[in-house]
Amino acid sequence: MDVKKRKRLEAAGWTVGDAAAFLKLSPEESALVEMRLALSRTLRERRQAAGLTQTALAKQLGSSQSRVAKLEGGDASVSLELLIRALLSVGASRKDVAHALARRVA
Amino acid sequence: MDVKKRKRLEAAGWTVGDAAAFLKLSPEESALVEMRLALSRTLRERRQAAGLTQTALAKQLGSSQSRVAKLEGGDASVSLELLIRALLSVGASRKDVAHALARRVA
DNA sequence: GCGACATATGTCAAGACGGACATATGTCAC
DNA sequence: GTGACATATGTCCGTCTTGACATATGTCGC
Repeated sequence: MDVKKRKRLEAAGWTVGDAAAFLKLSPEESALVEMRLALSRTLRERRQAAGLTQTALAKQLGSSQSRVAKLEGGDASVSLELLIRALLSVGASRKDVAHALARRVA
Repeated sequence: MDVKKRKRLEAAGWTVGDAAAFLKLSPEESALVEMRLALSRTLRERRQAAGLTQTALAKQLGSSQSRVAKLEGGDASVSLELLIRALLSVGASRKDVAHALARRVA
């Protein structure tokens, strides 16, 4: 978005910014949200690259299709822990997980 | 340990190897354990470098001294999630966390 | 010895997270 | 349209994680 348009919107009473700014998240909270997002995107990509359905991955993981959908969808009810387990179960190494974690998402 | 000694021990009925091998952990389980260990060590180092006591860090984190001790001690009752939150609260960035996660621990 | 402080360990009630299931939506080929 | 398949969303209930607290151990200086 260019500066001019933003100014116009702000003048009209809109707030412009990303989700973190909008929700007034602390830096730590933002980092957590970004990590979740980065991991869930990586998970979806790796799963698809492996030619697996959510159901198939769920089975490997010992979980259910619905939970995998939530993992990939960034649902608030899933922990970093499960995201990481899922990545490992699609063949990611510790290093791969680290990379995914730091991956740019904005 | 040199090979000769290992052979001797194994001949005597001992099993030689690291914790993962001993407990027969799957690669994914090992990776998780290593991540926990790597993060907890990094947490302790960063906390001490920051000149914080466990009690002080607990306060920042909104937790308790005993839980911080467990975090740093690699207690099985703590999640990766909390470990990461703790690291963020001692000033680590997303990238720092990623580094810590991949850090060698063996 | 004895306080003062930092850290470790154990327990527990309350809340968060998990798998399972039902159901909804979407997209194909036929 | 309909059947088959992949994914999304919502709820339930048992289990795991949590903060709080008590208590133990360790280490200083005095």
